[in-house]
Amino acid sequence: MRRTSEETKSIILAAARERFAADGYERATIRSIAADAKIDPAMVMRYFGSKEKLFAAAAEFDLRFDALADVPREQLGAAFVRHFLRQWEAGESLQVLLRTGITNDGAAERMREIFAGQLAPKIAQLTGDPASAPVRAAMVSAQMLGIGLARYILQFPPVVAMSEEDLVTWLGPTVQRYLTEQPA
Amino acid sequence: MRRTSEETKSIILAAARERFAADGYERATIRSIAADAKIDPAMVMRYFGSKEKLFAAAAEFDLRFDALADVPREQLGAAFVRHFLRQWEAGESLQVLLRTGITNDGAAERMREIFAGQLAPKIAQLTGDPASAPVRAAMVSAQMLGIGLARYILQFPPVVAMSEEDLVTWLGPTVQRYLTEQPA
DNA sequence: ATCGTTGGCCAACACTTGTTGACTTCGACG
DNA sequence: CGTCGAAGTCAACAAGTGTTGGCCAACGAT
Repeated sequence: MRRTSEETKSIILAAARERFAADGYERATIRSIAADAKIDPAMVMRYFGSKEKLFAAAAEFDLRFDALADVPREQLGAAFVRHFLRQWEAGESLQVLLRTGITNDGAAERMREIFAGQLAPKIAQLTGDPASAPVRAAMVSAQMLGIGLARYILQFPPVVAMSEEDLVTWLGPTVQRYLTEQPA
Repeated sequence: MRRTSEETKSIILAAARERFAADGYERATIRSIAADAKIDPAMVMRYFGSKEKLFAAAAEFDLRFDALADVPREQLGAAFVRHFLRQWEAGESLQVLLRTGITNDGAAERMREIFAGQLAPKIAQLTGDPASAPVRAAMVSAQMLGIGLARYILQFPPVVAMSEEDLVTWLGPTVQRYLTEQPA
């Protein structure tokens, strides 16, 4: 049971992400995270300093929009929806952010950074209209967060039952419109 | 400082709603609620039995769709958006539900009841298509919860800055489509 | 073999939480 | 008046929280 500090650090981080995603910030206790990682709670403090800092490390996140490089303009909506759905399912990171962002101010701030700082520039670049990009980014965020909320957190039965393709069919045109059309 | 029990009960309930809306379930402590209501924490227990029961009482909620009686079919989207926005702003109830529904299973269940039990039947009635109503209700819920999240909880600056009319312009067509159009 | 470094564990701290029971005060009714 | 029930207060509880410091035990270098 001797490991390098980097190893245990990443074990703790994995356990933390899971707990934060499942329980939210307050209910995910250092003790429960440590128990999951089969490690003493004091280790968590040693390696991360405080619960707040552990959380900050666990909530690191990149939306990875580089994957959306050369999509034809009229298919952007569907592509965005698919991309987001996969991000939701890939790791717990988005769920961590949503579960905690609701009660933890730090997480809410992080969320704003991500969606304003990563999504808006990407939209500006893809559409060539920097002026309206922040609003478009916010609308797309709201729609995709709403779906994530309904599907992964609140688990509305009809949304849970839908396939990825169903969701793309329903949401694609909406996102397409938020991205490219000009509302009054 | 002598009151009837009904009076104090409703004072407590008001304070509880505010705290739950602002802090979520775990961070809203009985002691802080009691302090806001300027009464002893023991009173809260006397009148509501437990924190869980106090919360159940505070999360009572009715979406009041009866207000949407005679709207022409092609204006339903805009009407729904306006209605939801006003519900968000009218009382803290929706914010209580959203803030707590993310960490508290009871609140999540309540949320499912409300959106499946109140919204879906209304849509079935308005559109005359009971078969697709649950899915349509879920899509509308996801969109409106997403906007509530972005505007009132996470406070995305562009969403906060928009007026009610701006939001209706952006969201109206989306909701209209979720309500009445037939996706592949 | 010894030493210093490093990963790991234990026990305790100060504090906060929900919850309880006994006690005091008030007001109405006989 | 006195009394009885209801409204309000107080202090304490058991459990759980983040956090700390000291102590062990394993390893690598000397």
